[in-house]
Amino acid sequence: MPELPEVETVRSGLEKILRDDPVIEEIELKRADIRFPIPQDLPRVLKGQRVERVRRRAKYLLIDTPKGTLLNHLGMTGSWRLVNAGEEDIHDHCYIRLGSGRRLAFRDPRRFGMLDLIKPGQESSHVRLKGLGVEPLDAISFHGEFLHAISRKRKIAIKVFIMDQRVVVGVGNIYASEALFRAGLKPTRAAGRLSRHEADRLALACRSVLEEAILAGGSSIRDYRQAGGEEGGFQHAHQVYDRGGEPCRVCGAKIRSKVIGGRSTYWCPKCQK
DNA sequence: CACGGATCCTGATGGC
DNA sequence: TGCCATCAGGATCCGT
Repeated sequence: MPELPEVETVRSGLEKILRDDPVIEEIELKRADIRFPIPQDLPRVLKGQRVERVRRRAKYLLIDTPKGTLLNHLGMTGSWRLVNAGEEDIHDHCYIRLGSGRRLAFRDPRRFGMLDLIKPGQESSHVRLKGLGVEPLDAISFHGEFLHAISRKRKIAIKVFIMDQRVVVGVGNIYASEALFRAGLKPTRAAGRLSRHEADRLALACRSVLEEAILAGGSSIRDYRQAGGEEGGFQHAHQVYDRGGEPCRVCGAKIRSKVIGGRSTYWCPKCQK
């Protein structure tokens, strides 16, 4: 569920916690059989390490320590929260006890998330990271010219195309619909048939919607929570996502929805061409 | 290679 | 209230 803005919000929340409380006293694995098995030596390698920084690449979180980086993906339902004694949950798969005695829990009911250990120097060759596309917030590498060039001759729906993490990272099902609304583009348009001008609009729309969502703390539709457990606020700004049958906030037309690329997709039939 | 669909897993929701 | 079907913000894998 978490897309780039939600992961970025969790990143800054974790960074704030770990900046003042950086020592990993102990890591406890409750169950290792999530999407990809958590390596058994992870607790031993990271025990006693001091967290240097918390980064984000695509929808991955990277927690750096001198002996290795903890790589984390939240999947659909993953979250990090500070848990007190008695607040444990059956879906807490990993606890990180900090110097202060507080514990961070990685909670993920559906277990689509992942935790892995990257040894120093191995990051660029990591199987989950090496094929990732460009960061949409980086205006130097992500722009209309890039999007236009890379999509030539591609017949897939533009909505599926911008959700392809090998092209551009971080855009998931909510923000794909929202960005296409902003750009005035129907989600079913063939990616290869966008004009250069339309590609410009789409790149700008992706960046602006992601940036605004970060400022709002992400979108809480169902169970996404920030690192401390609070809800995000961007769901109130959604123009089309989860609004099937409701009136367009711009023109009043009834918002349509259908499954595209296996995911529910929303658009305004009048505003998007 | 490009594309569509199934799949992993649990929980919430809505219809009957 | 209970039961069942459907759906969920992701990513990978398999078949065509």
